[in-house]
Amino acid sequence: MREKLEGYIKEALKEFGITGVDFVVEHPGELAHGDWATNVAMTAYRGLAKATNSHVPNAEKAGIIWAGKAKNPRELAEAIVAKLKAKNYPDILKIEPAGPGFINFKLAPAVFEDELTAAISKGEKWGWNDTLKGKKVMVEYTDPNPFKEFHIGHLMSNAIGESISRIIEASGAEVKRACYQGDVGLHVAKAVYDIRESGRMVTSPSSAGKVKTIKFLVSYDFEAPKGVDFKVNVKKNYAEGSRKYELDEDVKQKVLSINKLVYSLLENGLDYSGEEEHEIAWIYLKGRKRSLELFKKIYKKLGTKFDYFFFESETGEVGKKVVQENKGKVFEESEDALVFRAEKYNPKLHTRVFVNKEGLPTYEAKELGLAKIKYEKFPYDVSIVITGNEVNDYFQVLLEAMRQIFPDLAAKTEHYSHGMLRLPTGKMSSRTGDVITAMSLLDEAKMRIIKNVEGVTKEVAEAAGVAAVKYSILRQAAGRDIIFDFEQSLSFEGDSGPYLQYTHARTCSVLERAGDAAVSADAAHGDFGPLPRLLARFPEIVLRASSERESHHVANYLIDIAREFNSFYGSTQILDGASDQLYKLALTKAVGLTLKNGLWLLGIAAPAKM
RNA sequence: GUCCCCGUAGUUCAAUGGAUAGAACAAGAACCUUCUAAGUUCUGGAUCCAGGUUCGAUUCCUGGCGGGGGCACCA
Repeated sequence: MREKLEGYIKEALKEFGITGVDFVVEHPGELAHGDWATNVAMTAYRGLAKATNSHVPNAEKAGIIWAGKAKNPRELAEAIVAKLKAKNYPDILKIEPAGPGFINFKLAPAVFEDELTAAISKGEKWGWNDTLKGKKVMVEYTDPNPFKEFHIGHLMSNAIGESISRIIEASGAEVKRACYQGDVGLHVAKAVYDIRESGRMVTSPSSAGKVKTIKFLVSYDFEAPKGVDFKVNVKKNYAEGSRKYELDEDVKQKVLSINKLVYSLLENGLDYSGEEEHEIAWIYLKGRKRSLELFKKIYKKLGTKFDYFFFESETGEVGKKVVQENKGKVFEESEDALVFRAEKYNPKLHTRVFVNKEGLPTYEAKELGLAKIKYEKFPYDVSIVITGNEVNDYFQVLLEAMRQIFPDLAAKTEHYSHGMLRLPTGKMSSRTGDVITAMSLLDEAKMRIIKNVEGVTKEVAEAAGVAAVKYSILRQAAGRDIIFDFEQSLSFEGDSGPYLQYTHARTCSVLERAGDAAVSADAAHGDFGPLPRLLARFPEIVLRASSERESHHVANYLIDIAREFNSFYGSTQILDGASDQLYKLALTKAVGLTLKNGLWLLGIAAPAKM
């Protein structure tokens, strides 16, 4: 439609002898102004004004016929409107000049009847496009670390990543979801240290357990140390280990040696010689497994299914090798570490260590390894990485290094960061144990709904709770910090996830009562306000969200449409047996579909009953 | 010190350089013997400061002020 209007306008300009004017055709800010608007009169006027004020000898002759006539953009707009009106375009109902010189177009009802018909017949594909057809896209998100809490920051990454994945799928791409988990590193060592110190339990030698773990690490049962086991408490171990690490120099040394030991155990296939090593290996495997099982539960609750899990224990090795191979070329030795001097390539960047003086790969080297492993598993056209914005600057350095080593991969990598999740009281920190876990938040959301909504089932409360939390994350542009206010984020009224779900359930309820009654997009019987016009915009919204990788466009649009429908619902009886009932049912059905598909794009369930 | 991000109603968020800057929450007043009141309707309230570019700036540029993050072996 936009192209069509642009064509009409160009044609009109041509009749005035004007070409080469830049203008846009867009949706006006308010629906009341019309369906489309253009600023052509304002931009053309500027061109004319410049032409007459400068040294064009004869503007009249140059074909700029208004040079002496039009006093302002508004008059120019009126002249263009007159030309357009004379054409009697069948798909345009009304054209009028407005404001300082806009031209507003109101489209004919038939256009929206067609859209309505299309929406209903497309069903689950309503709103989808194929701009990314044939593209392979990998999206990495959530990235929790074993031995640490899965907190609301991970929840944010998950909500955003899942939604981006779906939005890109809706553009026709083949999407693989990836989760990258830090199962080695200092945080692990700190937790393992604390488990060994505080979680020791004496057991009878015969009751020694076994851990069967992720097969790439060990493909065999791993025997517990005889006569002893260790209690794992993910909530406490890391925080405790961290606290002692900072206070006590001996603990610090101990943790560092555990860190090294874990790396070397992994490198040598969990081969150990002494009792201490055995214990550490055991604690490591047990704790890792415990964390991963918990994560799995959370993913299920949230509706994410990952295609790939990557671990730092594998990327570290690959990354370290990559760095060493490029030593002297891209990386240089400095104070026993291998560093990348990014400022040589871009003065805004800084030097970062890729392999530390212990010979262990840092985050940056691991990330290089990860890119390589990802591409080997799934040769992507685009690799999207979603992280918190505290790593923004590292990521820039990393991308610069990647450009030197894997230029093709670097070109395919897009990094999006979400803001930090801040509590009204300040920053959350898992080092001090001051965190809100994803589980506790989701449970709290569910409880509030059960307490406040009469007769709600557990399943619905669960779905609405997840919706409330996810929506509160997706409603705003990613990248900015989110001030996490409990009341606001768990709200189930107004601008909220459950509000959308409720509206969807409402449409289902009406349609169910109508039975198998046919629907009809024939609007001959009246005007139902902005609803049909708003509905027609859904595909554009999805497209924009997809190209900008921004879910909040969808979220905001859904609120608009839900509000509009609820308003319609409140003022109009749908099932009244009148002649326009079929059309009202068509609207209801299309709204229901739009909400359902839109909620899917946000990764939020749409129950038929609430 | 330096680099990056951000500053919009009391609060949490919107607004491809455009029209009267939109919502929601919170406050007040209505509406369930009609399809789900997790709803609807009505009422007040905002662009950090100073310049600049532009027909037009919340948006772009410069300089302040304020907040957050990064700046070598944590992620």
